[in-house]
Amino acid sequence: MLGPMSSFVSHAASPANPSAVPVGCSSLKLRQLSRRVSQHFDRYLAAAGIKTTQYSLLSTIIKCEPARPGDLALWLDMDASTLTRNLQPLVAHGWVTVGPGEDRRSRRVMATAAGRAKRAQAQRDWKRAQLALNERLGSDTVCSLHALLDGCLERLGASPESDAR
Amino acid sequence: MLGPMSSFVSHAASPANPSAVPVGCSSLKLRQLSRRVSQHFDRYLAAAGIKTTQYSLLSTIIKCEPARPGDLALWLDMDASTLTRNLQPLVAHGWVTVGPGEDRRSRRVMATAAGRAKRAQAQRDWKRAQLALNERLGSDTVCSLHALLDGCLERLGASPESDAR
DNA sequence: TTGCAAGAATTGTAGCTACAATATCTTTAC
DNA sequence: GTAAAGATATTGTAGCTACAATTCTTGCAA
Repeated sequence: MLGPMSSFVSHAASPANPSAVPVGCSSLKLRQLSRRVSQHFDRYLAAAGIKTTQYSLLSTIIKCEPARPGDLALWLDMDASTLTRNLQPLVAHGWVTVGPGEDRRSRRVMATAAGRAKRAQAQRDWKRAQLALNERLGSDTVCSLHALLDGCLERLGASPESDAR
Repeated sequence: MLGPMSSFVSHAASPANPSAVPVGCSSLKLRQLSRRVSQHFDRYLAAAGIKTTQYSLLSTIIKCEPARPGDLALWLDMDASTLTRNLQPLVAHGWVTVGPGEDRRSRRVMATAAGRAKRAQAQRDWKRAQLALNERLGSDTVCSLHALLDGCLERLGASPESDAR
């Protein structure tokens, strides 16, 4: 079907070529685009005085409160220690509170009124940023990207990665 | 074809549905997968005592040396100040040197023999990591992902993003 | 009941990232 | 020849990220 040598040569990546072999480093490409897109969103959100990462975390808290730090870390797919640290700017701004939980070893994270107001304000900027991105890349492209990212996240989330020998 | 309401409702993302509207935040999805995949590569590269970010930078230096910091930042698509800071661990490990350039305002970045050896060692771990990722996600998926990421990077690199009002 | 494993969060350490401001040097215009 | 404009890199500041080790708490088992 593809000729006698097709299984010995590397192909450039293409959705139409299912026997292709990936070229380049997935990690580098992802980091590069992630940096770029984060910058894009940060510039829009700067009007509201909040970072994109903080906006994501604040939104998750509002959607799930009251939540324990560990659950937030799980939902956002980040290390628990990272979450602890990322909460601190939100607390410093008065957007969330971290109080005692049921257990005395756990915590209870809640958004304040100011936090909900800030999130509502920032949501408008986020929307503008997402629409601008859709326009720059094409909505079809962004949809495909989302689908692919979601699929990869799901597949990677399955097992906790015990390999690496 | 899609029914009378099709242009008024939001569709879930799907490569087969070109009129879809993106759902969710591109920045969050990218950051999440980027974190995950960086972790994956870092675990493999830990055997060589080097981080994925450092491996990428070291590889670029070896490929382009002698290079100026500004050019490296451009090629890697990162802020110049970030590049300055990311060079420091490499210098501290003795993998690269930063000497005087042609101009007295510029610099000349070069890899040392130890740096080239470290890169060769790490390249084997990188390869294992990439193959493991291909296996977990499917080579087709990774190819599609690379193509999409490359396309987005190219489109975003076109204009220097002066909008955001 | 007491001692130990498991659960939950934080701290120590190290590195990545970017914007704004600054320092230094070069080129250009007058 | 000098001052303004441009080029190049770094520093100040702030925040994101994770691994390893630690602290504190709870539950279970001997």
